[in-house]
Amino acid sequence: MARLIDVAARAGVSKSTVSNVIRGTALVAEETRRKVERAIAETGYRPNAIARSLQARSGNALGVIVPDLTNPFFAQLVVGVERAAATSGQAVLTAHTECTPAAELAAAYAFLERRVDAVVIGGLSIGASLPGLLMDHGMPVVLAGLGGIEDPRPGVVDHDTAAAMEAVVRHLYGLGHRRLGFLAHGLREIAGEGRRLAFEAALARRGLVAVASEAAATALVAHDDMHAIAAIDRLERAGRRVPEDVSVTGYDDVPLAAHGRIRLTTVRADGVEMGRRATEMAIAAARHGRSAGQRESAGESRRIILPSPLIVRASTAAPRRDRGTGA
Amino acid sequence: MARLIDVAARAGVSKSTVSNVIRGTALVAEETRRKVERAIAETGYRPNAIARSLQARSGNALGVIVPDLTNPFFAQLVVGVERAAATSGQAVLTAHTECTPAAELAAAYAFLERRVDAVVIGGLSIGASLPGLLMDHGMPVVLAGLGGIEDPRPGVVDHDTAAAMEAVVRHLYGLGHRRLGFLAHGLREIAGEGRRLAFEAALARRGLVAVASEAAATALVAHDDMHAIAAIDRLERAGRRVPEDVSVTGYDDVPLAAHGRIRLTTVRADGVEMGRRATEMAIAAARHGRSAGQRESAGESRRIILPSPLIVRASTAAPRRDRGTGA
DNA sequence: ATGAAAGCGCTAACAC
DNA sequence: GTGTTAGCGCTTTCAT
Repeated sequence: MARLIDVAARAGVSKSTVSNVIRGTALVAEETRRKVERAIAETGYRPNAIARSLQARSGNALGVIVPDLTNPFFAQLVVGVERAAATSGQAVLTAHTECTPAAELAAAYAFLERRVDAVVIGGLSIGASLPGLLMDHGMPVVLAGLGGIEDPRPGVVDHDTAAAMEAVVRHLYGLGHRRLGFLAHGLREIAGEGRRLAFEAALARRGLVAVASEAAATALVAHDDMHAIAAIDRLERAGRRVPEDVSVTGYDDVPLAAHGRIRLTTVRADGVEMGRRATEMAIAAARHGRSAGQRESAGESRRIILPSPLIVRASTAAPRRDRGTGA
Repeated sequence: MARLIDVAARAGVSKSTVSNVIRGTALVAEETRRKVERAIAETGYRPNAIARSLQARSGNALGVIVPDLTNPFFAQLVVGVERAAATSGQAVLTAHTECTPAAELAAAYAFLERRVDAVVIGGLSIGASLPGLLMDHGMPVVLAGLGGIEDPRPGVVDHDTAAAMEAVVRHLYGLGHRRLGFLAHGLREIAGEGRRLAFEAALARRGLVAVASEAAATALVAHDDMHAIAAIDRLERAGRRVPEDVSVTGYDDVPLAAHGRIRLTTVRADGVEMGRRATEMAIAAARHGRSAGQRESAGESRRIILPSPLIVRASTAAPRRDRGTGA
């Protein structure tokens, strides 16, 4: 592919002049500009972003980490990230890790080596070292929807998980459920863990404790919509009707949750918005060359809490009298 | 972040020596190696992939273009691409274009400028100039699941769309349907267009023509599963039962299609496999520095046709006698 | 076995 | 207005 110097030679000018017309900085005589533009068109020249990045000491890209692209919530998150990134000309490198520490490590090193400007983390294995590793190298990090993390350095965009789970439990409790179970994420993901804790706290406030066996529960609170939807299928294949025999709730409000054949009661989470906000925060942090969590004097906030309303649909109902109301 | 030269200084050796231990090429004395490794650990040094790329004249990355990441089929395609890319240490740049020519162009230029080694295209607007643009710049391109394209240069991984649609129509026709309609993609996407053509050809073979109005049809063939699933919802909200009043078919066999409450009759497409095969082809093409479509003397094939079996579930049934059997 | 030096394609000072 | 030059952080001959 043609280089700057090839264009310069063809136009009969120097590299700097070509560079100047390309970037629109500095004044260039009208005639010279025209010659250069013709040379560019004739050679099909495209600036080499790698050389630019080397010089700029910035990869001009963002990294995103998600556990599973196939889950619509994470797909939406990535869409939000891409839109926001495109706005500032950043490319986005995606890594989906399936919450395996090995993949997380590999992603961290890849991002570090490619000198991305910041990384947005949408999901992590429980106890992951990734954010610390990244931040120790001076990489700005923002956590999107992960629930509480002890480290104060990363930026955070999240829900009030405690409030959301309280609303779910209140709804179910109000319906008469007393035997509630939690559907854990197969991926052992950190957000799911936070939701489980919040769920159990809400239960404890009512003197209840989570039932361990799916069979014994009259209501199942799933970590996210995809698991809730899968649970409905599993339960119904086993002969238990939802919501007549068991109530099921989700989390995320993926588009499908509203489908007439699913009608899932769930907590709404706007993945696209979350991705967008997280990305804006990440870009701002990169621009100021420091951890996303550190507050800017101008007053940008380091933690954004998005609303997470409970959406009641038809996957929850009062328990059957013969089993649901007992202690 | 520490540079090669910092590590060298700290270890008291030259840049070349550090470079040699990092890449494992060339012999290095045991003691020297140890000193260097300590210096690397102490500085937290990570090689700058940008500088490497500049020198290697390769971005060491692949581009993927999808119309909509939120559609599980494309998400799976990307997953397949990422897995295959990770295997050879390539990063992947994702662009989802929503089939808008502007976004497609932007993605093409971004990929060109970042010097990706090849691009995998999972979806395109009808009449898009993107593949040509890329290939004119010498960029290897492979088309995944797009249906027929005239240009012989790109590599292709696809189904036999004609056979798949013939199977769908045969199934519906066998059930007694005579008034079949096609559910077009809102995105005006090229693959959907190919499926529509194949559908109409299968109809024509039976002396039938597609019915234009959704209301008049006894069977609706959707461009993909997500549209089929949305159609089921729409139809049922309008008071028409599926499959009792209308049959609906999809394409892709996304995980949800098998759900007990959906049970969609559809054509199976393995997105992950498609992404994997396309990526292997793209990488091979990049390695040989030419269009993915050009056959390698060793006999790598330039077109891979994956199986696309019809999966019959419960969204299709015989039409009601009072409307379905008329001509 | 190790080091010196050139160069990848660009940008940014600065000189003219 | 335009050209020259010195890097950006690596890899890669080629000496030693």
